[in-house]
Amino acid sequence: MSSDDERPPGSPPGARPPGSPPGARPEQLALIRESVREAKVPRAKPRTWRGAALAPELPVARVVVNKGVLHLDQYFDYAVPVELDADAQPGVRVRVRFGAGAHRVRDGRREGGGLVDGFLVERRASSDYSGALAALAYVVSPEPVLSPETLALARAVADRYAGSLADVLQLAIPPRNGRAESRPSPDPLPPPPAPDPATWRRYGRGVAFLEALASGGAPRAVWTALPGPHWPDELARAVAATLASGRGALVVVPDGRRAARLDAALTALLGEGQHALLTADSGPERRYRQWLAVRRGSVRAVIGTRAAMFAPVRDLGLVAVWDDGDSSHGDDNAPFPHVREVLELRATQGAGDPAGGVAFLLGGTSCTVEAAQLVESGWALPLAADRDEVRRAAPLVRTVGDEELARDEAARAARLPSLAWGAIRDGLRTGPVLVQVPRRGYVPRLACERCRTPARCRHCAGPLEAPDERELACRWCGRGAADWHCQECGGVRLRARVVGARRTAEELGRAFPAVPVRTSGRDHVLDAVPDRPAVVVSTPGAEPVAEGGYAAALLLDGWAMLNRPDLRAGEEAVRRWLDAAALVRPQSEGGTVVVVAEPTLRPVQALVRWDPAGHARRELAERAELGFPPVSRMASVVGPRDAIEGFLAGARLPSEAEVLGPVPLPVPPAGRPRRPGDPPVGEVWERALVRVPPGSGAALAAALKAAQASRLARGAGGGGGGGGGQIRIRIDPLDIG
DNA sequence: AGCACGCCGACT
DNA sequence: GTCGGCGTGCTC
Repeated sequence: MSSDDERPPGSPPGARPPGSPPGARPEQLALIRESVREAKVPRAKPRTWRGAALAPELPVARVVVNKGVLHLDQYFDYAVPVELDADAQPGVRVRVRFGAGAHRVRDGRREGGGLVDGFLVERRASSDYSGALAALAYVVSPEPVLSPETLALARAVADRYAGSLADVLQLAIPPRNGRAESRPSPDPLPPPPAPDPATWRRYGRGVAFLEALASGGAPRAVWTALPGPHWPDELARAVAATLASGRGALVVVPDGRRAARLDAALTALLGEGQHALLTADSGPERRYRQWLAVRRGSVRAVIGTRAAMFAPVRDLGLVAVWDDGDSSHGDDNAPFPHVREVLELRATQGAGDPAGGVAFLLGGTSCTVEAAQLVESGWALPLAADRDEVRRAAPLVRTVGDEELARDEAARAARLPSLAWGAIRDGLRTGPVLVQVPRRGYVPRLACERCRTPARCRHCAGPLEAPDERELACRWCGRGAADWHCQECGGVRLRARVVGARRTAEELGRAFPAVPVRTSGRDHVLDAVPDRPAVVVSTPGAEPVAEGGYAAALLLDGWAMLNRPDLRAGEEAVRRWLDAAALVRPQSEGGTVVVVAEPTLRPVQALVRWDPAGHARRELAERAELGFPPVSRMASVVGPRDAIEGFLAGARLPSEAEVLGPVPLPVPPAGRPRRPGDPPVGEVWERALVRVPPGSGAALAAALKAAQASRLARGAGGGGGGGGGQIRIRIDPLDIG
């Protein structure tokens, strides 16, 4: 878990009396009555259980109430009526009356407050609550959906992200579906034999890693996958090895496409029935049925997308994440846990388990800075192939830099350098050619075409932009800048806006009329293309797989990828490029990649040398030096300026904490649909960043959570978007510039 | 966040 | 004497 050595305590909030031994004590009812009588404001009103008998043993149910509000992040005790005794077991869903109005009386029963969902966490002999207990309203279903392991994990995730337990449980446990619950799950299959390592032999420690999994060990590895089509099969073999040890396995991938490829690989290796596929696009009932099969132990292996990171796999032996740099691994619901971090927690929590522990595998074609840190800190070992294997598997990468571009007549005329034309032409003789074009809107600051000095407003030095292609204007003061010229070199041309995939496809279609041109992008993503000559224009992340590999790939507008004002611009460019280049045939089969970007830049070199881990290591060193995440930990505090300042003034931050800002956030453009998290129309929100050195992450999260809780308790506005000085906290914000 | 309780002023 | 304003505090 990054460099944060301290762990969240994993203990529930709220009162935790010394564990009373289970079993009935004859005086327990009397004790409860006693505590009622001794309550600070004794009331003569009828008690909940008036007329109704309580469960004879363990008559108190500890419940986590499904309200995400922070100052309610504690357990509540309820009385268990005898008729619910059998069903009211730990882990079941319950409904309880909850709310300040719970004191009205009707028919001798206490009413009021709304019925609220919750989970029964524990049955106890007595409560340490001094008031009268309300009774459980009912048990929603006897299915125990919240296991002790999931509870401990959710607790740790809530602490890590300064969120509430209920919020995390909402992510971890899918909504109930009665029909799915009433169907029995199939009997589990016997474990498969340990698989052959196959292409894992290409990696130095690959065979040893699989053997460790198969023999019940808990190795941790950061795996830099070789380019090519083998990764789904390799992941499947890691899963099979874990199953062979009699344990379960969990793999989280970024999207449904990759889940489907892994699904196919696992089915090919183990047949049907050994694994479940948990993705959003299988529909709620089917998904819940799969989830239940996992929970009930019918299926021991799970592959899925983000929400599957919490899957309640029995006897978990391996957690794995593929392509952890993909942004869809970050949850977009509060408290925004990241798949990599949650799986780290699962591996770490499993470590204390006498059953042997949980192995961890982080794999990708590229390498994130966080992954490099796991290796650097010694938490995980690198799992990589040597240079010879890399050279055997990778395509040839060539660059076209600015100077070359400037000298190039063809580039002047048609936007594409001669080298690129040549690569496409040659490639099309033997197979499909991939052309990667940054998404429109993926636009960096405008800059002088000749010397690349950023274009700034003459009046206020704000950045210039050209929202509708022609009208050049300042983004800060709004003044037009039609007469712009570069202050440095006198140039009068700006770098063109990124040309979208569609227009690129049209141009290429005209240039190569004999071959089909296909596009893959946000609205329609192609899954695969046949092994025939074709030009395939794609935006990053939407590249179809080519059956026999692409003959060539062309990576356009590298400057746009690299100039984004984002801490991760370099890392992200490397990832996008390598993901595309990994679909190209090896150099020995003629595979060629042309990237249009300055060859001296570090990310471009990482691509040319095919060295993502080295790039991530250097980035990590630089971030450490500059005090950037993930070496330091950061939290963002967003909201109206005075609310931020009030919040920070009241928060008891760790002494080493450093507050940056607040500075105004850009106002969401009027055109786009409003998203949750946008400020109310007309309101300007600001953002402060709080930074702490390595090792203080948990203290920072705890301090922010405590401050938020006391603010909410004092009634400072509402959760959603309501005004009233509400602020939003986010640990590890992704979009810091 | 709801929602009730409570302590103030204006009404029948 | 009673209704109802919303400020304050609690929710097992």
